[in-house]
Amino acid sequence: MYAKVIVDVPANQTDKLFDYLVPEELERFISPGMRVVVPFGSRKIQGFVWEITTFTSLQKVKPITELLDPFPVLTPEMMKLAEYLANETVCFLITALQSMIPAAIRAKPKKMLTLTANKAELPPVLQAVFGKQHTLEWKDLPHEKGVLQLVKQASENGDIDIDYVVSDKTNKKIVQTVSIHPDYRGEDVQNIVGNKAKKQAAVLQWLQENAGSAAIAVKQLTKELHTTRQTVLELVRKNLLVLEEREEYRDPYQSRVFQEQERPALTTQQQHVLQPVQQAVHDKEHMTFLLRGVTGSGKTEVYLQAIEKVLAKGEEAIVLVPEISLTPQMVERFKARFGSKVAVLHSALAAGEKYDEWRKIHRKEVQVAVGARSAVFAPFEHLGLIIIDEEHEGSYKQEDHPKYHARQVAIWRGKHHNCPVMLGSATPSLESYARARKGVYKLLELKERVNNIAMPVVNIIDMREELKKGNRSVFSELLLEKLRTRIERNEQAVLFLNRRGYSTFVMCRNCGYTADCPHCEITLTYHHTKRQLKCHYCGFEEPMLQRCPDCDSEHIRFFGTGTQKVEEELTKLLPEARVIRMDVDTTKRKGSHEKLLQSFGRGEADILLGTQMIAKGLDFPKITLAGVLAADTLLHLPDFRASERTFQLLTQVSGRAGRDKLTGEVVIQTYTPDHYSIQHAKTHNYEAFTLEEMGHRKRSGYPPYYYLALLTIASEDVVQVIQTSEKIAAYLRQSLSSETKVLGPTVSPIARIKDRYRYQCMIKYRNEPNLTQTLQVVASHYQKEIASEKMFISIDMNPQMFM
DNA sequence: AGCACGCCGACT
DNA sequence: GTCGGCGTGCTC
Repeated sequence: MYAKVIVDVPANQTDKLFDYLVPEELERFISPGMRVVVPFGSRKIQGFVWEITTFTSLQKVKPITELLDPFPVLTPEMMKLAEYLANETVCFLITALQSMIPAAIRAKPKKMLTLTANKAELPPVLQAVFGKQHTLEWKDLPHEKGVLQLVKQASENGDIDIDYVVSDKTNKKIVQTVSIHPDYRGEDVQNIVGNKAKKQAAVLQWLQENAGSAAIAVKQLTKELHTTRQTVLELVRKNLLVLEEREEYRDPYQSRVFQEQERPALTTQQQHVLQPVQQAVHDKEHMTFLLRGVTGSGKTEVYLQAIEKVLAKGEEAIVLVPEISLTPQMVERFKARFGSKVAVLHSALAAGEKYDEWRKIHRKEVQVAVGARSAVFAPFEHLGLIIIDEEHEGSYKQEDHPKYHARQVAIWRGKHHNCPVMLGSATPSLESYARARKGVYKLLELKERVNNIAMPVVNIIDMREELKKGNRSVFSELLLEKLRTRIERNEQAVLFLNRRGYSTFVMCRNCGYTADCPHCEITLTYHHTKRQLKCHYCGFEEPMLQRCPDCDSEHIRFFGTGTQKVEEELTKLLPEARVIRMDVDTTKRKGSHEKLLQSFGRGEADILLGTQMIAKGLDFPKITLAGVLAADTLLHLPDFRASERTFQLLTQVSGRAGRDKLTGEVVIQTYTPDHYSIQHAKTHNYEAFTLEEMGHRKRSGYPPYYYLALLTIASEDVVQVIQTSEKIAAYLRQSLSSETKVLGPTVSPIARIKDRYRYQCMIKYRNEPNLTQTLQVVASHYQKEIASEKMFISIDMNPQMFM
């Protein structure tokens, strides 16, 4: 019997199945989807069993070293999905697999040295190296010369063993429990345990009275009855109790109490959109719904009730939300409705916690998974529904390999399970909306806010006019005045500052010199806390310049506006305002995000100032004003989705205001007030925006009219990059159909990162069934250069970012 | 990715 | 003369 194994080595040359002999004693247990340890060259590594066969075409096959799982960690569906992903996104199969399962499951091989001889016989240097230990990890050996030599010699003498250990570090928390033995009929305790064993009698009696047939943790028992483990174990030996081991989960929400939430009645329009989804759930029919519901229209309640239907059928559901809006507010709603049936997966969890949540799903102990992008891989086997909230969000696309989009995976799984997929958003992506209009997705709409609350009034402020009036602050007069009235009326405001593209850069006012990263073609960002200049791409840091390196002028300043600077200005202009600032700096610590929001919710501040992270999901009744300080910063990025992103963001931010009885107002400050994305945001007119944007996309040949693939080639050698990119472009032009456009090579928007020059080719296509295959050929053609790190080729199908 | 094998410079 | 530098090729 042989096993075909995918080894945990992400490289082009190892991206295939390796045959291993299954040792006889494992034959009964082994099956596809299990993890194994296998010898690979001179080392031992982890792998996944892909197939079991009775045939191999190879002469020599090594045996499997160890079987790591009693049950497969991969379902057959996940294995198929991994193959699909590897193929679609052009990545290694093992890379796809790794992003589908929790990191804790991945055992890293360790090279270990074990002392076999008497320590005194070892050379003194090695004695010192080992110290009191008998084992030592290879990588912990001191880097002094000669040590390696001695180790090698000792190994040859047989004084120390060198071996690879692939330990399963899935540190499950195991709890021992006891319960009354089923054969014990409650006979007189004293008769059995004897008169002397008072404690044993007490234990047995306590269990009879308090536990019945339930299992009680040994630890709890010994604490309760002031006794020791031995007493309890003695009863086990006498067959009066049964000892069992139970896994305990580290529940990150353990200490939290979730209030039972009453199920609100649906509005007529909510019922209208819910009905077809429930129907599809009932019929087990795969369909993709696009739910477009204006902010505050009660999409979440529709999700919740659709899931109720799924659970009633005994099936399971996945809910994806953007990481950023995976706030306690959101989690709370799901926990409140479905209680312990929910597993929550997000990046803030520790590896062990993540693994525990994942295992709850794997072992069918929960029926609902709520989480960010990777939760789409939740290993359910009876999926009844997948929901993607805020489906237009760019974070659903993974930026490193495998470069998949959660939507694409959700639809694949929907087809596999014959279940519906529901995409929800106030501002669906153009791609999804176009598909809905073509009838590929079914469009559902919620056009009114719950309780008929009016959409907020949007004021557009032309900041050029402000400047003409002599107002040089980041706040327009109107915004300032409106902020003042909120404070007077004891209402709240959110201020949104889009940091990206507008962060603080340093410029000399005398000669125009800008501080750039010496390794990347990008300006350095000024960090006030450390008084340092920092590169966001490679991490390069240097102290803030005091004089211009070019002209020696002292007039070197930082420009642009960060949240810190805005906060300072705000406290100057409105000293009475209580401000909470939320950005990467203030939310770095675990749980601080939550704390700040709770504090704001309790009304401990008047103004919430922040970046992207406050644009979503905030739902506080006292917010009646939303301000956008610089609406056009996103517009100027070299990205065809710039207008779409701007519109989405403005709509999203506007949605924060006036969600309860009080009417909301929005102030948008901009230097390009006439831009259509800003104008349509003002009137909350998604259709009009879409229509106009579609025209642009059609003319310039972008999605949804064309599919895109982006190839980035990078190297420290400029000549090599240019030559290679040109060769690749020529090859693509020749191998792809004539309707497909290959653009470039051109310099990447960020021309250099970490000293590597970057060029890119863009492929625009409509129908190109062999594209991924062609790209795979390109990648493997340059595998040598890529392996030796001389060159770097990245392939991104349907890119979301172009940097 | 590692690791062995193999071929050239600076050291006891 | 050898130790060790990293280029090359393989791993069932």
